[in-house]
Amino acid sequence: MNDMVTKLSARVERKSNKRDDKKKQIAESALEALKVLGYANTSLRDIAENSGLSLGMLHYYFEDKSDLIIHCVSIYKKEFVAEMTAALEMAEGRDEVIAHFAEALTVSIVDRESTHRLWYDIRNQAMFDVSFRPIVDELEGNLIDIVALAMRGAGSPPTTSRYLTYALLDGLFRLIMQDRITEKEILTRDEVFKVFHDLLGQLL
Amino acid sequence: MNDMVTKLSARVERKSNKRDDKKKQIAESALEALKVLGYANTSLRDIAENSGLSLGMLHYYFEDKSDLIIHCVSIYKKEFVAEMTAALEMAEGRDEVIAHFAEALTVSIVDRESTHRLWYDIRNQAMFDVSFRPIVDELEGNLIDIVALAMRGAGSPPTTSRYLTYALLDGLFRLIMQDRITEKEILTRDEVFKVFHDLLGQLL
Amino acid sequence: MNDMVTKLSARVERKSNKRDDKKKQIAESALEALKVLGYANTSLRDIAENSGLSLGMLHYYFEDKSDLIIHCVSIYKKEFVAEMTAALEMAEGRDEVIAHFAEALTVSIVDRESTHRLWYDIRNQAMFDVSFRPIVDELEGNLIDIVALAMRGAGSPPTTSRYLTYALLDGLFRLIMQDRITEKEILTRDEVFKVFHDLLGQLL
Amino acid sequence: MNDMVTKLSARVERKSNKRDDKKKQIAESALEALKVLGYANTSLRDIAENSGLSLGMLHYYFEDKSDLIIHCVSIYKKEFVAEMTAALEMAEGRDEVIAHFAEALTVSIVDRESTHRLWYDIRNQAMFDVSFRPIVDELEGNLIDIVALAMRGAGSPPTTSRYLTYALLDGLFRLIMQDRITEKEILTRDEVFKVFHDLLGQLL
DNA sequence: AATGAATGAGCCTTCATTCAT
DNA sequence: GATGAATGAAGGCTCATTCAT
Repeated sequence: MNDMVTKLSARVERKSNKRDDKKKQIAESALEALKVLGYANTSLRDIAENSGLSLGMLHYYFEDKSDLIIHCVSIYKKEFVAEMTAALEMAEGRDEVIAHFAEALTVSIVDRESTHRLWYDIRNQAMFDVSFRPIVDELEGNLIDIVALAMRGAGSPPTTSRYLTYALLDGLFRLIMQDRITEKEILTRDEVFKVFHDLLGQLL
Repeated sequence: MNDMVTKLSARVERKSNKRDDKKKQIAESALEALKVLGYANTSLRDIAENSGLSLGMLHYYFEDKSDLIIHCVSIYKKEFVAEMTAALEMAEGRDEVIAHFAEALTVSIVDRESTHRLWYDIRNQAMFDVSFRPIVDELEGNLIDIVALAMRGAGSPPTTSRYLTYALLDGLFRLIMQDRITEKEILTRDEVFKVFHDLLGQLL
Repeated sequence: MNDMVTKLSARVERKSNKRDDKKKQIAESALEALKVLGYANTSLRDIAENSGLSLGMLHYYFEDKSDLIIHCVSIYKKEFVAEMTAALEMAEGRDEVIAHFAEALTVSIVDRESTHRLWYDIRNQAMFDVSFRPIVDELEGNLIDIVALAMRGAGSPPTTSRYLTYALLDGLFRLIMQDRITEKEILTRDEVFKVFHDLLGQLL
Repeated sequence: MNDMVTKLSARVERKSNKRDDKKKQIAESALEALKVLGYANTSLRDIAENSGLSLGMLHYYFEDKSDLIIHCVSIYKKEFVAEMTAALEMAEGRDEVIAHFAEALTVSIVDRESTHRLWYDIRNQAMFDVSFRPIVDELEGNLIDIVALAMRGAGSPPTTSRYLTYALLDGLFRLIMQDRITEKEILTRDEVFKVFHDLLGQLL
């Protein structure tokens, strides 16, 4: 009897895992469309068409549009967090930590500006739509953790606020992204690196 | 004859002024609804209902939804700019400039968080909808000018970048607003002042 | 007492005439806009703007949009009828009647294609909207009278049906106009004259 | 592998056919409403209600209102062309061609006056709205082809213009329809036949 | 007499969501 | 599991008409 229960719950779990895998796979496809079109300007039909998914499938696997978007953003941000963490963990000593972090931020903003735009779009939504707040809080918590990791790595004085440091870094990151998106005042790759490097030198 | 021309043009101007006044009045009403609901979640019907205006009137005075929103944001931001400018112009010497600026920012963020939320919402829209870019560029230019004014007043070294200073200040301002809106980690009025004051001390 | 009645009715009539004159004047202005834009595609606001009239005035003098349009078409068609009648009355003998009629039709279609388009547009409306039928009937009666006048002038045999003759002539006239409007297969002025001349030679 | 490709393309084709069938079915329903109300006076809501279709469905199958109307008119006119062609192809010799053609025109105008009214309505629209011109040109081309077919069948002299013949025939056809619609001067079925028969005798 | 501000019903269209297959 | 046909509420916008001045 116990055995059967075990088997059953194992099967349920397997099924659940399979379903989660599928959800992740769909979300990854959907992400491609979302990055380009943005949250408010993308209908589920757009996502389905641009991702080779069927409209029904999106609703079969996801509760509603919010649910899908949350999964998509979640995937994206986890990648970003992983990249930053990897860059920071490879660094030894304050100078290297600052250099690696600046480099990682630069690469990310230059290569994937429209992906970051989506993050800022969702974070903005969360200010009006409470259903986005849990995921935004969670992801923003991860981002602050990265800043804390960098601070530790760089030997920042314990008086430095991670909250403040994150806020400033984010302000700069966002503005650079915006200027790239709107093609207003595009810094070269080297200039972006320099401005991050200098700022991190002061902040950490 | 000259008299008639003068009278005529006077009447045209009066009419035009009257129309502009009405536009401003409508925009102010509309602003109330927009502040609460946000751009994407506010239909013209919502605005009409919440403002006691008829749907047709909105289109009688404004080309389309964009046009109305742009007027609304414009009004709001001009007020903000005027307040900051007034605060800065009344200050003498570095310490006063910093104190006044910090105070003005604090008052504004504490008293009108949802108005600022709308600004961030529109700025976000502009990343996807080019029709918002001119107004966002213009207003953001005004904000940078304020920062520059503060820098001059505080006697900042000429090497300091107004672009960077604005970015960092905006990052902090935005995060504080977000935390107030989402009721996550609300700093007291005094704490907000202190964090602005400290930051300005470093930046300017 | 009788005198007073006479005076009163005279004043009423004078007033009424004045009003009719004004109506005619407005309708003539409005016609200019209508010719270009067509019935269904023209709002009263369009007419007001393009004719230098105020929106309120249109409704002050005319019951509704139908009423205005009816007046406009009426004016136009009376001009057309007058032109054709003049041309026919100046002609003596069968050959001249045919030549003058063909010439008059040619001039009208070449110079004022968009005016005729409006007539066909209204006649078309009348098939669905009964309020246009009286005026269309009346005007079409005038057109048939012209055909009859030409037939008399040309000494057509009494067996010839004016109804049929009008139908055929109108079919050709309309097709030529259509091809001019749609820029499909534009006959030269001389070709238009020839085809009318030949047809009239057969029909009358 | 080849098999799979075949199967796949077969399925795609079947699906496409099914969609086309549905479009045709919807268009036929819509036609019923359009015939009665006319183009400008028929909203998509009217069509949906009168046809038992949902509003969304109309847009699911057709790009926009134009697209739907074009399908409707297209269907109708193809039927008309098919009928005329069938009548003409069954006829041998000049007299039979004329008799069959006159009969077919008579039947069509008497039984389906309101369908023809719609054709004239759309043709009229095309004078103002260029988006209707391609379909109107195409269908009018078909009508001229029918006239040409009749001319060949009747052994008309090669000097006779199909363009002119079409114009005259259309003029008469339209006027008869108009008089039936407006209930002004309704010819009996036999009189309609006679007038067509006589005219064709002269024209062909 | 004349104006144009104001109204609100109605139009076309979009879209998340449901459901039969 | 997967599909896409079908729904209908809601959105931006137009326009004839009314009415206060």
